[in-house]
Amino acid sequence: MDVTMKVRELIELCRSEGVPLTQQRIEIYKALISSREHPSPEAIYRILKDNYPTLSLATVYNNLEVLSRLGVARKLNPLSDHVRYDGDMSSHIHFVCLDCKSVEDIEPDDLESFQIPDLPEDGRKLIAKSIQFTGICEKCQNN
Amino acid sequence: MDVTMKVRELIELCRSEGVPLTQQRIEIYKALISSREHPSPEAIYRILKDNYPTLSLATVYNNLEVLSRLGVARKLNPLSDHVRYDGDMSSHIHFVCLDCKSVEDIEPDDLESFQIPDLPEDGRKLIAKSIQFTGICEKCQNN
DNA sequence: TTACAAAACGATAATATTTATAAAAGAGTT
DNA sequence: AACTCTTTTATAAATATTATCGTTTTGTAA
Repeated sequence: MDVTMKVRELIELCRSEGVPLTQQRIEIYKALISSREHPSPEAIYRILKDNYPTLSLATVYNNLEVLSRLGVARKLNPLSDHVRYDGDMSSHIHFVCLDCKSVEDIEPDDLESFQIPDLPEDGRKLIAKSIQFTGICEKCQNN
Repeated sequence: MDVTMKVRELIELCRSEGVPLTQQRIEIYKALISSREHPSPEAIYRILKDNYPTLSLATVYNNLEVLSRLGVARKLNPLSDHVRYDGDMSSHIHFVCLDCKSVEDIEPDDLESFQIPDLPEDGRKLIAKSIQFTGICEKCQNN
């Protein structure tokens, strides 16, 4: 799907969700989907600031958060403000709440379907495999 | 597996990998695997500092990093020092390098086996699903 | 057990990313 | 066009993490 099409979908989505549509939001989204680099807010800011000199870095942060909650962008590290570790190396799923940053272990009903096969490592050293769901937890939904 | 057993395995692993074994390392590991909270370094520090008043927070950070590279702990958010986003919501795998923090998209040979089934959401709002591999990338391996 | 090199530890300072704040501008609606 | 609510901008503030460096400890071998 090309950029124009995806932008059109974003516009639809904002309207149906009652989220105001701003030029900045669209440009940030376009910059995001045009990049293959999994960019940081800073990186997107750098890309855009030549053409949009008044754009603020805080706006980029805000909008990427909005986009990820709309489901059109993925926050690769929703726990970015707190490093966290897990001593349980067995195969299970983490549900991370975008609001409160809590992490719940999810035990899938059908455990077998969640085995992650090994991949050809291509010179990489593989240490751990994770499945992560992101969303809003039950508690935050009720607030 | 109980704590004693896992500690014994850590000791073996450190010996075989040539990683010095310290009391702090063991205590931090025990605190980690005894917790169900996916604890932060700060949290582990708080747990331990009563019994080990001279323990430094920096030591906790360092050791959790060591443990994750040994493969006995999982760093839930290896990209924690940089927020990153992905505009590609299709099903693919991210390989995150613990050294250089680069993110590579991996296209599995057998795409079907990587479909993540939906789960009962239990009042949660699910927004995105991710599969993440962590390790050391080819470039960093060669350094 | 003593000696030695390499690594880890502890305490603290430094860094830099992210968030908060408040005024101004813009979006959406009647 | 007016009104309300949200977003944006610019800046300041907060704070988690990393770097530094002197000291201590580990692992190994004489």
